Amino acid sequence: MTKAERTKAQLIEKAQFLFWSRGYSNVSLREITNLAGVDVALVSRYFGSKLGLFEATIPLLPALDASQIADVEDLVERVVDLFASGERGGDGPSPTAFILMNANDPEVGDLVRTAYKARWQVHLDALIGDKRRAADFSAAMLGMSIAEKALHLDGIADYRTSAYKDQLRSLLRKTISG
Amino acid sequence: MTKAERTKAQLIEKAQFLFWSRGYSNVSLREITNLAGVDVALVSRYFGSKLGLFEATIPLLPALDASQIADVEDLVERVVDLFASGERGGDGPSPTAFILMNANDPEVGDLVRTAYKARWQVHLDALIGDKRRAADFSAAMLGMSIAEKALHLDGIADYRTSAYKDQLRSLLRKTISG
DNA sequence: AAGAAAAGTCAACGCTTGTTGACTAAACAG
DNA sequence: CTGTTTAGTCAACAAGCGTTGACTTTTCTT
Repeated sequence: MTKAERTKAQLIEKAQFLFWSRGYSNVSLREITNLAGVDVALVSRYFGSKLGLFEATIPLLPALDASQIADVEDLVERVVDLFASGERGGDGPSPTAFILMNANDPEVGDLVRTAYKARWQVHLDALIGDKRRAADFSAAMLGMSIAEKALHLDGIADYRTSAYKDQLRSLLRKTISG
Repeated sequence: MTKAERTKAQLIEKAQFLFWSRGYSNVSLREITNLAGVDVALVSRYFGSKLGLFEATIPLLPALDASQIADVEDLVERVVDLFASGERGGDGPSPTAFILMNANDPEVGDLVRTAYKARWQVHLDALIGDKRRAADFSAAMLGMSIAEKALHLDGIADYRTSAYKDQLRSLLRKTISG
């Protein structure tokens, strides 16, 4: 890995962290580059623009690996694990928080939606076998993530406790079974 | 109603529409005042600041009138009606979309959360009788609203069709009954 | 009609933003 | 060692932002 590649990687890493947790337009290039310890001008050089830097963070968005998921029960478990691992606190990669934080920015909205559909929704559609139920499943995921991240509700428990995992499982299953 | 009051009302109306549909930081004062047909300086005069204008839109946020709701079945119906009436398209007042669009802006996040808790969550807690289930209920509302508004999923149907109302009812009930 | 109060206008401010181009420093090749 | 490519620095830019204060116009009161 050359020096420039390492700098790019640093930039992407910090950009991902900030963009995904606070949103595209609420984060300035200077904040990212200061955190990464590099000069602002390098964004232009390596990524062309702020939007280019954002696009470079999209491949880090976790995808649903459909080949490893046999049925809807596996699917539910995979999502529960995702929530338990990194969802809380905003530090881990999270598809739902990513959507929430960036969908409002007109410049990036389409990028975000396209990425989510390709990485999640098409697989959900296939696994669940019904577009409407698959959409409900996404909605439930989104809602659970957002209720905590944006709303800070008292009742939202820690996703890592087994009691809450059960509740999450139950709710997700219900979106599928109708 | 004096002339100034009418101007204020115009300002609040346009500010509500833009803030609630695109978010606080994605809307400039000049865009609001142009739409309202008044001068930018009047925001300072009448509301002190941009944040003051935003605060003035909060009372328009619909509240859950607990006195008119006897049980959870009424609650579900009230929410379904809210979705059916104005949720789609972003034109109607919608507490959930309001949260989504503004929660990311640090300046307004607390304002939004406080307003939602006072106008919705406390009543949900009381009606449902369990903070965790009440939080799930909010999460489901939020998710449904956002899946359409932010994600533009194909499977999300029109909330005004009776088939989808049934689906919405069913999902909301399940967050309550566990 | 005259003066006062209210309402609205205008130009400018200080600041931050993304972006650019000319320049310097480092790494590498011959 | 020399020259060239690569990597990084620096200052400045044009544009947009929220905000301000001095000014003009309108409206109401006496």
